[in-house]
Amino acid sequence: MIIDGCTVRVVDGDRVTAVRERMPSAEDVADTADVFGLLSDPNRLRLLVALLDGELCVCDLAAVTGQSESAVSHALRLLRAHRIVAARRSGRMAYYRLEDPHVRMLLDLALLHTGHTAAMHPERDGRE
Amino acid sequence: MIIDGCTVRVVDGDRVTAVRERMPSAEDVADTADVFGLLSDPNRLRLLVALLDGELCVCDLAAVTGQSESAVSHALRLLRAHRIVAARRSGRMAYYRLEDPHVRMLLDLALLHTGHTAAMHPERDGRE
DNA sequence: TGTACATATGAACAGCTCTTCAGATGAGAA
DNA sequence: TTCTCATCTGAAGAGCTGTTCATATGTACA
Repeated sequence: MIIDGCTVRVVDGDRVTAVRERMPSAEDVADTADVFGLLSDPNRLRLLVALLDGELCVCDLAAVTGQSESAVSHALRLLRAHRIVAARRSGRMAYYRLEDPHVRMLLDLALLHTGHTAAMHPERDGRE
Repeated sequence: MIIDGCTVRVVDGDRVTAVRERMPSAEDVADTADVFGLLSDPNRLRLLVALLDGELCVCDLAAVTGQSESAVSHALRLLRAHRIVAARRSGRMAYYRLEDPHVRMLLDLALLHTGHTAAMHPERDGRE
């Protein structure tokens, strides 16, 4: 089978062709992976979970999540750059809120299953 | 406000206390972050998307996702260790399938929104 | 048995990520 | 203006991650 000009070993050529056609574009895959990546850091994840109930200022986010205010600020900057979070300024305070409904859904779904799934317990090493 | 024995600056103490009580355990947060981390690599993500329709062998997965067979094998090992994926052996072939229904839901939800969300377009730099 | 083949693995290296520290910015108070 | 405070930022270093290359394992077939 020839893919991108290279000969490739394949078992079920029809399946491969069908799955390749259904595969999202490289850009969509990369964007989706980016979003998952933003949710893959425990400290960022805690920030977002804290914001599920409504806005909080930077220092309260630091208190809730047990991070330094600098670390929180860096994390929020990243989340803000991806429009997952938005800031409201009031004097010298900055109040952040969860801005992306799609990410909210992912968080809700993930938390719903927290601790209920075999995938959550990799300590039982998964070889067969 | 005193958290974990340290004095911490806080604005809305009641909110902070309430959110801290609702926060999942450190272990649950870490496990959830791990799952998101497994979905945060474009090549792993492509593998899982390919498996949404049913099982595929390693070489077909390599063809579908455009990776080397070695890279695919390494990725599958990781996913297998976390019980997100499972293998069926037939002779010298190994057929992998998506094993974790929770991850399947996350993938379905993420792909549903692919390209429809502001968070998916960080190129419009998100400062205010 | 020996050879070919499909997959799995280990080691090593490059690139990325997260944290910390020091200092900058900008708003309010005096 | 000057001081204080809340947040933001840049730089730098430690640690993690994903890839590649070489090799190992184990199955099938002659």
